[in-house]
Order: sequence, then C-alpha cells, then structure tokens
Amino acid sequence: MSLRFALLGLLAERPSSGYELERRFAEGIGSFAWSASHSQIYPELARLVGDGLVVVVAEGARGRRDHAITSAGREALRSWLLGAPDSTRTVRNEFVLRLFLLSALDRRDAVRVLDGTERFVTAELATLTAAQQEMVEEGVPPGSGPELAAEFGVRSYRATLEWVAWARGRLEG
Amino acid sequence: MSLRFALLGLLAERPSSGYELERRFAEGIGSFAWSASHSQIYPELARLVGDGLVVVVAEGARGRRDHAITSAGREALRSWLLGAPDSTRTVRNEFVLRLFLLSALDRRDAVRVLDGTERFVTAELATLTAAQQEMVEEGVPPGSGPELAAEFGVRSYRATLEWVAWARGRLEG
DNA sequence: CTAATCATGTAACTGGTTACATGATTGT
DNA sequence: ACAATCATGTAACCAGTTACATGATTAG
Repeated sequence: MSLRFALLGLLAERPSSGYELERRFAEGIGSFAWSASHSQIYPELARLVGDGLVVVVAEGARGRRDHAITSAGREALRSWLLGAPDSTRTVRNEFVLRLFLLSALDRRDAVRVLDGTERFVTAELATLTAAQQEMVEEGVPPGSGPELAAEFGVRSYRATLEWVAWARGRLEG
Repeated sequence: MSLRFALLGLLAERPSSGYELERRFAEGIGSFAWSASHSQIYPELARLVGDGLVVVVAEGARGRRDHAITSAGREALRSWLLGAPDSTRTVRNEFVLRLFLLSALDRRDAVRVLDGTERFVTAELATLTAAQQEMVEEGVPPGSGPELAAEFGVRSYRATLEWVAWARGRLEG
C-alpha cells in the first residue's frame, strides 16, 4: 500500500506524469524513504484513476499524461497519514545492514568498511547541502516536501557520520 | 541477496536455530536495517547449507536445529561487506515516508502527525536506552553487533526528534 | 540526421508477507 | 491437564525488479 500513498503524496504537491514521478522518487525521497520504477508506477497510477483518487488532467507530447490528485485522493491520503503510525513499520536498508554486520569482520576490515562509509556519506552530505542551498535561492516555500526531506537527510547523514566516528573508537579500543 | 548476508552476519556472531534468528531480527536490526519472518528464513537456511556456507551443528528438542557459519560462509560475508557499498542502495521505510508526505496536509493535521511521531520515537528511544543500559550491566563486549546497532538506533532516533522539532517550527512559521 | 531523452507499456522472475498447518516441550 | 511457547514447514498471494519493447520529440 505504501507505493499508492507515496504517489498520492507526490501528486498532492503538484500534478505529474508517470515519467516525472519516477524522477521525483529518485530525488531525496528515494534515498531515505521509498522508491519505485516506472514498471510499477504506471499500473498503480491506472488503478488510482480507476478508484477515483487520481485523474488525468492533461495530455501532452509523446503520449504524456499528467495526473492530478482528486479530493477523494486527498482524503484517502489524509486518513493514511493520520492513522496507525505504528503498524507494519518494516524497514529495509541494505546500507545500514552492512553497518550492523561489521562485528563479523576483524578490526582491520571493519575499519576499512567504516572508512568507505565515511567517504560515501560525506560526499552525499555535500550534494544534499548544495541542493538545499539551491532551494533557498529558488525560494522554495517553507514546509514543502523537498525541504522537509532534504533537512531529514542532512540530519540523518550527520548522525551516521557521528556514529561512524564512535564505532571506530569502539572497534579500535 | 541481503537476507542471505543478514543471516550469515547473525550466525557469524553465534550459532542459532531458525526460530531464534527470527527473534534476533526483531531486536534492533529489524527496526533499522532488515527483518524476515520464519517462512523466509527456513528455506534460505536450507539453501545456505546446500551452498556450504552454513552447517547444522546441533539438533535439540522439538526438532530444533542450530546452524553455524562455515569458513566459506565467513569468506562470502566478508567479500560482500567489503565490496560495492554504493550499488543497489534502495531504501524502504514507511515511517520516514509518512514524514516526507506531511506537506500534503494542512498545518493542523501535519502538526498532529508530528506530535504522534514525537511520542512514538520518544518511547522507542527510552526502550532502546534501557536495553543499552542492560547490555552494559551484562558486560556485552565493545564492538559487538547489538551494541553497534543500539547506538545507531539511539543516534537515529535523536536525529529524528530534532528534525521533528525543526519541522514543527517550519510548518508553523 | 542522429543521438539523447522523454514517455509509456508488458512479461518473467525474484523477494517478501500472510495464512494455513502440525506437533513437541515446558511451566503451572 | 492445559496454556504458552518453542520449533518447523508449505502454499497462495502480493510487491518489486529486471528485461524486453516501442515510438515521439527535441537539441545539436
């Protein structure tokens, strides 16, 4: 069900084509919360239209069809967001999994993985803060989806970097 | 493939039965990195035995079979942990997804969700710090899997709480 | 004119969840 | 004796990925 509400949420911000939704997943939200490929997006959009939660609002070049959320769609999204935040909170994060399995390695190898993690996360953090800077310059409104997502990402990455430093001390000591 | 290496990682720490592995997934690692149910664990364990990465080391009451990692298994795990940390880093986290879609709600509803999140994360954080305290008392060795996982969790939760406070200001302002 | 990108769709397969099913052991 | 928990397994279903497939438009 998550994909369905992720699509509704993105369309609540602004209408998009399936193609565009795939790219929007890739930016920010995809690195921290959810992602989807076009082969999943198109059938789900069709189902949402069938359920009256989404409508086609424009047809453009190359068969492009822009979809918009309906008021029924907004209502469905709202009750999902306000309801049961505790249920089915399964998490899948291969990156974090690797960190959790570090203790299976000897000290030298474990520190090597931590070094790689640090380099990677530092680079991601730089990209994200640059994107944030760009948003400020473009006048993205406070409280918008991308703004919330970027700030969450920055804070998560910083916490990860601090954990890496802590873990290094823990493994070496 | 992640499940396979998650199992190898858990078995690298100590031998376990399938039943026990399911519970070990639920503790810590399941909330932040990966989880699995027994219907997935048993077939995968059988495949790991078939591939020589795991062996049955003991048979106990009620058909219990303890599995241990082999040296081939350790080698497979090691090369996975040291290899390509960047590839296929798809993330699925419904909890975070909800936070990213907040901007679809009006201010009142969004703040309500943030309040619920804060309560939930605060409670989880308390449980986790209690578990950490217990580990210290039980003399869990530094750098062990559960220790690394718990500290990662604490830091992630704290970062989330700080983000919630920030987001509230952003939405209300 | 031609390469890159935009844009959509389906099919086969893999991974993961839920439901069904059974039985042994332990603690009270 | 009974309930709780330990312990394993399979089948049906749903979600997600990869591969296959096609064609229009735009920029250089």
